[in-house]
Amino acid sequence: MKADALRGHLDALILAVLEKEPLHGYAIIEALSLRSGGELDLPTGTVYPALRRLEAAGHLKSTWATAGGRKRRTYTLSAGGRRALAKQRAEWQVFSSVVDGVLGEA
Amino acid sequence: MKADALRGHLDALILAVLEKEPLHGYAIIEALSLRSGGELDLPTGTVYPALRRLEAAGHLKSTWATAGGRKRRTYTLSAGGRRALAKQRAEWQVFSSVVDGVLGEA
DNA sequence: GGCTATAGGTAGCCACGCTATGTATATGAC
DNA sequence: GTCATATACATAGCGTGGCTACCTATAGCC
Repeated sequence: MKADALRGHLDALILAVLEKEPLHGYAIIEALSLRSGGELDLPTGTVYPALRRLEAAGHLKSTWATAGGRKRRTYTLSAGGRRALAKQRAEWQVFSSVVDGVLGEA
Repeated sequence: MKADALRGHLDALILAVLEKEPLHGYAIIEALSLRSGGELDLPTGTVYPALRRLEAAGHLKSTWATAGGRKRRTYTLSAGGRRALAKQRAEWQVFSSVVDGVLGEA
């Protein structure tokens, strides 16, 4: 998969995996890999800054915890985050059907 | 639609509209608008540089023509361009099903 | 000691879509 | 006759965000 295919779509993916349950950064990377059948193997340099951005935008809240001697920052979806997720899901629908439509006319 | 949702997908769209027939730049913009139901209204500052890149990459060939006093640069899909299109269609399938998969688990 | 997995982070690169701006011709309204 | 609009091409420069590369630290196993 080309590198910047993800541009503008990563936020939606992160919000989506946090929809059911709060997760810490490392677990988010694993969840994305799992849910994508191994297709998504995102580097920490991609995900951590994205989480910071999403928190700064008010879509996520984070709290520190310690588990097994290791520190974890756990991210929780805020109300605004849920709204943003709904909006981005709708935008994805539009976008993907546009691309399908253009590519599909063989 | 968010600005850089298109990142990494524009090339495939352009190659796709040139699959059936050669078109000049302005006509490509109109074809994309038409095929997307008006959803895509790309500025020339997006499309013309993209066409140059695609030509430089060997995916397109261009020839000048004059129609009604106006100069047109008409772009034709090369053999390499057809291969690139096929590849990018496949990549889009993977990408879109990955995103659908992650977003779809409500 | 050394390796892997787990867990967090930042600095800086760079590709590329977009804004803004410029050029030029044809057509029709007024 | 001039103004707006559509047609047609082009480039300079901005901004952004995913990526590479790097750093820190603990736990567990060999």
